[in-house]
Amino acid sequence: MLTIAEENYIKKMLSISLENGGEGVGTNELATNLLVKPSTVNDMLKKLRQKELISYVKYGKIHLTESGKKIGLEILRKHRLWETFLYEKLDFTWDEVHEVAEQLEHIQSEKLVEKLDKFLGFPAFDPHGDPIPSSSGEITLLEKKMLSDLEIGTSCKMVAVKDNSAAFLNYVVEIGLGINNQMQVISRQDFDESMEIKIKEKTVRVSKKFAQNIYIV
Amino acid sequence: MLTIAEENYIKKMLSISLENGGEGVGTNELATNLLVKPSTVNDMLKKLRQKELISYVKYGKIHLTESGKKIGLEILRKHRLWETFLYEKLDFTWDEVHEVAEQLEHIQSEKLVEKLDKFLGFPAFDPHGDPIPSSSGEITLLEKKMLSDLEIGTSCKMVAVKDNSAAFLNYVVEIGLGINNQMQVISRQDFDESMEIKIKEKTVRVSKKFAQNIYIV
DNA sequence: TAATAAAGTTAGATTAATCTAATAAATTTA
DNA sequence: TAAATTTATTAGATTAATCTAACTTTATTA
Repeated sequence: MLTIAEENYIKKMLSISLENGGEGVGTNELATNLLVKPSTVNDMLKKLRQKELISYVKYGKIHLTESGKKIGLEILRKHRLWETFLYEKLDFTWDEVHEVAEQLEHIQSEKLVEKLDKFLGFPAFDPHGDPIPSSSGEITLLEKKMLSDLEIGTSCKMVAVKDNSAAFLNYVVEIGLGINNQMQVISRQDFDESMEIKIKEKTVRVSKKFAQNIYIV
Repeated sequence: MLTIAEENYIKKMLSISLENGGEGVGTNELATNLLVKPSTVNDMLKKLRQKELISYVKYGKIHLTESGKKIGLEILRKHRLWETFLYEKLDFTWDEVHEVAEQLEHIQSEKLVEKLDKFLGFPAFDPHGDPIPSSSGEITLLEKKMLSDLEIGTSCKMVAVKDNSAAFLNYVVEIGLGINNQMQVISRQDFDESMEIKIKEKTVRVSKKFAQNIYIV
């Protein structure tokens, strides 16, 4: 059985590798993401390699092994199921679910996860639009098109957000956007790559940074 | 904020003092209950006294302070609400809920507790018949009459169990007993104080030890 | 009440997770 | 390609929670 710290390292490595397409993770990168020092990461990496959850050579990139990936997906599954529970059943808002799910994802009980999944009606996506891995560790990797990449005039549907921070999510809500909302790209400024988008007859201007955190289809 | 270990010590002290009527707790007693060594308890006691959650003098009995008691009741509240959730909503059995609730009780989120309480319809008792403390820390102390103390011929209703272990709870179910079941004391043997009880027209013999773990009214 | 037993405390060690500071390797860039 | 920068590693400390072994105090009992 893994400690909570170990689980958090595995989970972070998985989410980084889901982002970067499996090209391996770096010590400093992990340290920045986990808000610890590189030396701390280094110690932990030795332990995780010992347990055969990751593989790497000195000064090289880190990769999850098959069993490491499996464990990571289990944690991700729990995280997203709990987020769904908090949102659907307990009326948490979009921006509140992440923080609590960060704790709940470490509860150890296979039965709990399966019963929760059933209770929620076997959801495929969490409140942020992210796919929930199956109990066997399968995950639907959605094609990640970002709002920022879209041509002027194109219509699209928001399917997920990249950033899960309350600050970003509240901003999304304030602008009038939500999962599955339709929108249309009206214009883009060359100067700062900000763009105007039309949501339900209302036109708003968003920054490049904003648009890079909205996944669309 | 307390660590999980600190919370577990506080919780155990509370449950012991709810049992013994507030006469104070001993180092060895705590050690036995928490499955650690007395020296470990000793270290922790110093830390908890430092934080003004308990009070005691060297070689003396330990008492929870007001704030210690408040924290203990919050943990107990969370434990019992989660047990109720697992039993009522996720169809866990009687004997399965305790272990998982031991983990869930440490999740830190006031909002979660209050929303869970509401979701469950503000239950007053958990699946074992134990009262759930209110958000302000009030708890209905039920008069604890044990089945073992009952006169021959008396009828009663089972309201709670003392032991929450799966071993005991499964035994209770096997015998045909459950919360709110009526029963009647038929006879008692002087030799070993075992007794015969009638539950729904079926008469069964139970040991003294068994009868001491059934609370009735 | 003196001896014995039980309960509680202290000292010194260990493991996990973290840090700072120093050093080494790899990569970038001038 | 040599210097500078970034990235990774190591060594040595710290804190929390635990242990064993030795010791002290309190309680029991013969």
